[in-house]
Amino acid sequence: MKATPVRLKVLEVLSATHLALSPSELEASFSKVDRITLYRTLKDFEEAGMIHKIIDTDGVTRFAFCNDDCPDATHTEDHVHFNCKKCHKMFCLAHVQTPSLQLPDGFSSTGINTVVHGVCKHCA
Amino acid sequence: MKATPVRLKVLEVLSATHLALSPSELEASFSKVDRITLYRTLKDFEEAGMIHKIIDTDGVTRFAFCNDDCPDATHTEDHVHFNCKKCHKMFCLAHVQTPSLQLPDGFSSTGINTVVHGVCKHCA
DNA sequence: ATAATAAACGCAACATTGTTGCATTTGAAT
DNA sequence: ATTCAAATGCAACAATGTTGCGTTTATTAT
Repeated sequence: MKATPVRLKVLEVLSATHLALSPSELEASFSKVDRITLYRTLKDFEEAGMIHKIIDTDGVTRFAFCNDDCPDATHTEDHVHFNCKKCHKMFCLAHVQTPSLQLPDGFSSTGINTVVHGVCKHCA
Repeated sequence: MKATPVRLKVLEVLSATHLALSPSELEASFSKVDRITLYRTLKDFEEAGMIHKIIDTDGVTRFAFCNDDCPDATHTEDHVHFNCKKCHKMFCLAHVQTPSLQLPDGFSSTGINTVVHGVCKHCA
């Protein structure tokens, strides 16, 4: 994987925030980048385990960089996400672990996606 | 709200399964129905509290009828959903309650969306 | 430093999902 | 049967995401 300007910019923006950003938000933050290239960059980063993808309460796809306070170096997304209903931002709550739960017989889990919906610290 | 053929069909299909179905799956199951009408029907049902909407692991919007084993008559979606990575079906686990969790200071929750990813009973 | 090459980019074109406006049809109540 | 609001279906549009392909660029070896 080559160190190109587009990739460096995306990494820079994502690593500087604890928010999960959508492709269009990212596109808007540096308007020089082609939409398709951005999609491919995000896909590459995700496959490389550098960022993770989550879908917010409204069905919007978002990507987040796991900072070093991420409990799991493999970025398996075992933390909780918080979706604010006012500002619509999505926070990675890196320290809130996904609770375990009891599944019915025959069902086996490989991951749990927990998205909390509510009002964030800044909108309260 | 009028009892029209389209609405009756949608209710019939959704009430006969414990799966959450996407608009296109519903459209395919009775090919006479206009896509737009279906979207509006689902929206109306959702606003009336008869069905609930959930986004699956792949970002696909799905709708499910809460059967009488649904723990909450207000359909507030306080149960867990299971998304099979093989058949891609989404099950309403009506008896598995959403676990509560501890949020950071300042964040308040109005709902938690839990989607378990894994292999279902039939694909195991 | 330069040339070679595989990777990344950007454009066109397309597919899917979802929404809105508007004219027409239809369910239900009189 | 008549009426009228509600529901439908069509056209048109917007947003999101993907693929093919020719061009550019970052790295690697010369």
